[in-house]
Amino acid sequence: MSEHNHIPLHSLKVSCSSCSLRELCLPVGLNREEMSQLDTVIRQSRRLKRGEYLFHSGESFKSLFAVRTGFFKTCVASQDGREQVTGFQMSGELMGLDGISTGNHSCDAIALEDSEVCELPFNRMETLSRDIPSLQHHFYRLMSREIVRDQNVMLLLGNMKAEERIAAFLLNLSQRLSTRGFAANDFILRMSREEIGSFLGLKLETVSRTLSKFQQQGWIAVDHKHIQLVKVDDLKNLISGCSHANGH
Amino acid sequence: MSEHNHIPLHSLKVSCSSCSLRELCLPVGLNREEMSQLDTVIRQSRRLKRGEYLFHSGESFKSLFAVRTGFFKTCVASQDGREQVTGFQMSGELMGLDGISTGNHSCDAIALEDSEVCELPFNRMETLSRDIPSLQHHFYRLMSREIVRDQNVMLLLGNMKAEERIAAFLLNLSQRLSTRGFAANDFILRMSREEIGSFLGLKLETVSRTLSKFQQQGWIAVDHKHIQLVKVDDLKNLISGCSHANGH
DNA sequence: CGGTACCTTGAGCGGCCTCAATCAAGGTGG
DNA sequence: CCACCTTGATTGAGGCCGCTCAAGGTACCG
Repeated sequence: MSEHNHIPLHSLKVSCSSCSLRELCLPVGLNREEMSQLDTVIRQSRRLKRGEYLFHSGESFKSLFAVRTGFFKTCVASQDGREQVTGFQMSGELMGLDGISTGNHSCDAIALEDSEVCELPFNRMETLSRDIPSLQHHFYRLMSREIVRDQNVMLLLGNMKAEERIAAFLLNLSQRLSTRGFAANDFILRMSREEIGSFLGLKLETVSRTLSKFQQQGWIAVDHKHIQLVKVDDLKNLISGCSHANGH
Repeated sequence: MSEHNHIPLHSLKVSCSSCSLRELCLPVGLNREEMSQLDTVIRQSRRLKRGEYLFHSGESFKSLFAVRTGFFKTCVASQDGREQVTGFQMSGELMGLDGISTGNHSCDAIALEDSEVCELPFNRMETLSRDIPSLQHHFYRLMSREIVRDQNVMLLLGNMKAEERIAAFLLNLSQRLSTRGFAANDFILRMSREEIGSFLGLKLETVSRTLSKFQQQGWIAVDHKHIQLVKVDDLKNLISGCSHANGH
């Protein structure tokens, strides 16, 4: 019966202290006792199927969510229906920070593959962070990091050309995957061309064309969602230097 | 001598409890005693001349700053020198939240007119927020609001056409000015066309042309930096509805 | 008065979008 | 097993929006 719920709850109690993501996630800098206090607050983890919503925009905000396994996108919509993907989240990354502001989520969070998240009831986190200064500090840092990340996306959307955006996107993914122990130059895209385009402010055809172009130049290998980075330095040159500066 | 310092310090001690901005700024929801605790933490206010930097990107982060009077822009730069204005701040708005993340400011903050700010030493704010739950909560909300704001800018930069961006920009300014008691439909731009363009992901010529276009249509009146909104509904239609929906 | 910063307007070009056709992969039912 | 549909990706052709380059114009200021 519990296996057939629409929103199945994982029966195993999760534990930060034993989680392989603790270096990437919330518990950074906590000692053992503080960690076990944190454990008492974390709710059971929740499993989601591909395509399932973790939360909807407008929904009442109760909890933050940390990705344990899987892959998510978050997106905002304007009044007239236009949609913008605001980010892609992988293991150890937090979702829902936008909801604190008004008490309602301001974006949708959708699983791009079968995933598992930890639920962090916010008011309990808030109380706990008063007793654990390093947790409070880490929380402030997390939110600040999100602001910095958003500012960099603004820079990308405001200044960069299509090729530069795609290069920056691939390199960003590569970097995040490698800090999680995955291959930096050989990975599977979890999102569609349209979702990449929505995130980067491009149409899906432009994304497709640009990937093809990179492949023709021998910089990457594309096989549907399977991407291999062949000449990372050339990709980096595209975004950090002017085009006339040739690699090394 | 103090008047001729490069970074002059205003000699008057500021006080949140007597500040006309207290409904817009940090003290929201504090009782009298909490407010006086906050007062002890706020440093002397600092005056800046037009064009002066409040902080530079890369500088060590010590304090947040709240605008008392005047007008600021914040901007980030990419490695190859491209610059993106990430926001304009007016009275009661906070700057520096991005610095918490790494301990260094990640953007520049520059006064667009002679201005005055309150300095909020962050580690003292952090300590104080442990004793005043409503202050802690308000801090979380402020940071979250910044995240939501950035997401909306991302939506603008990723989805909107030039006319829509300009309309959204004017309406946003109008709204913020009116909550501060200024006229909503008659104001002076504090920033140049180029700065508007940088914020909106457009070139200054496009900004200028679009403003002229709006004027020709009788939606606004433009006299250099003096802007009057004549047909607010038409501007709103431009962004929220499809163009065929005419406002009654 | 000359100098400078800023704004406006025009002409032409180019990058990305739009529209559309084709193709591959996966699911379903006969 | 194949016919059929759906979904997503690729590729082409053409058009438009915003950029680039350029030439004034205007306000401010030493």
